[in-house]
Amino acid sequence: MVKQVIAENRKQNLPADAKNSRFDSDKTLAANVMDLLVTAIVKGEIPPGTKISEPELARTYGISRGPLREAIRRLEGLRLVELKPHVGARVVQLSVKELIEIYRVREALEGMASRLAAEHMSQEEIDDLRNLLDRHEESIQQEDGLSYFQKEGDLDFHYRIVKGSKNEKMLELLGSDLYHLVRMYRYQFSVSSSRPKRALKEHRQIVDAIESRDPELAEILMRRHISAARMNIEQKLV
Amino acid sequence: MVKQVIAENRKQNLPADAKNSRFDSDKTLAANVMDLLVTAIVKGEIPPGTKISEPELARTYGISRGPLREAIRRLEGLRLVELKPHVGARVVQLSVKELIEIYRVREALEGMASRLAAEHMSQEEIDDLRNLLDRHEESIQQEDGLSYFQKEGDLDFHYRIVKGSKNEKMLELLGSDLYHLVRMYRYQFSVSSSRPKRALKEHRQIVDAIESRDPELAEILMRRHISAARMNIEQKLV
DNA sequence: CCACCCAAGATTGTCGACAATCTTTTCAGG
DNA sequence: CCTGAAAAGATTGTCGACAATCTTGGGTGG
Repeated sequence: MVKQVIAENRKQNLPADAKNSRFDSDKTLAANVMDLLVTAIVKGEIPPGTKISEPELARTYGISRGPLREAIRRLEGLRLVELKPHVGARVVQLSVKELIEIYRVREALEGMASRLAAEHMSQEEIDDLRNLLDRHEESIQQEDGLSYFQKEGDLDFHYRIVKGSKNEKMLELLGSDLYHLVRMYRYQFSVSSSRPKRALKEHRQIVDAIESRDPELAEILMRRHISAARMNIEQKLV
Repeated sequence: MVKQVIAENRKQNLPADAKNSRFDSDKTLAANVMDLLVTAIVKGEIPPGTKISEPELARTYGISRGPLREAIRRLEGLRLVELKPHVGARVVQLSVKELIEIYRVREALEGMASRLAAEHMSQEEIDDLRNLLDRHEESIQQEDGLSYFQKEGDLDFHYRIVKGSKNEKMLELLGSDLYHLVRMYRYQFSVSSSRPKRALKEHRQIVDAIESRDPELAEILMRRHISAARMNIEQKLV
């Protein structure tokens, strides 16, 4: 039985003009608004540091403050907003320091994920992963695809590795706590080229290690890969 | 400026008989109830798998359903309850598989934390840590202290290492997502002796590595330490 | 002119009631 | 007796109103 309880976000193209747009029924209002808010925050439509006004948002989305407050409490769990009692919610402001901290966490977690993936990933998943990388290569050669690869495609790769680890807890932590923030950061600073060709090459090496069922190497390569990305950021932004 | 935004839980001794007990004012009702629920769930007073009835809990704590629902939404963020739309909340049921997954995550994260602690922990923190271990040794020699060491003292040690890493993100992830579950598990299965003397010795080795400012060794030792604990669990419970 | 205090306005926190959905019970038919 | 559907009951989801707290603006005194 396929029971994937991971909160994916398939979103329609109705980001800001949500005045009259109706919600997905059979989902709760709070859940709908939460999804809208997540993408709005991640894409920067609600800029970092913004105060979240309950009455205003309630009007905007055409709902009452009850479900909205529940949505905000969940956003707090995702670390997308910070909540102060009797004051209100504020969209988190990513500092470079925090971003670097996140990359340390990713280095540790995804290194382990890569190790586990080398043990547990199915051959089919590995083949799919190779296909994904081929598509990334195409994207990179076209100029316009570069932005996609930077913003979302790269995380696709990492997400699949984590999924391949077959460790649900890891998927929860990375998927719901960290990747949102990483995406948010990329939209903010539009951290263009972290040398896409180089990254792609490293991705291929990682897949090779996984296919060779070499957990040790897979972990080392992933850690180097993320560590390089971190140092790239440190160099550029500090 | 000391700005610790981590949710600690200092709780009074009024766990179950909360009928008339008044809450800490200057904190929001939802926050108070959330704290009560966290400890109640972690300590097993609300057993795993229990359906959380909003009307019942609202009566129990003498509040309305609004703040209660917000508290429950936060508990979901802590992975202490699972929420199904239109059905309700249920206290999570820890499987051995999940517990082992958590230990994999801890191995990765705390390994990194230990590495960073070797770089950033102050000498004063290291001294305090040694004092803590001395007290643990006393606890172990007395028979009755053993349970404390098992249940909370061990996590004290790990918590301090993570704090010593000076990585807030790591502290958030481990402190608010994972440690609650680990504690919950320990109360449930009362996983008595994982060889406390052995564990203490390993703790001392880790502190030695940190004091020697040897990040590489600190990480390896911590990973071994947690890995050994995981294997101990696998051996006993599978 | 500045600092401080106080009132007015706005926002967050809490409540009780109603609507929508799920669960349980009842009962008819096979 | 078992199966299935429909009604009754209970629970979750949503709303609008009121209370408590914070913020803003104005005024007073130094």
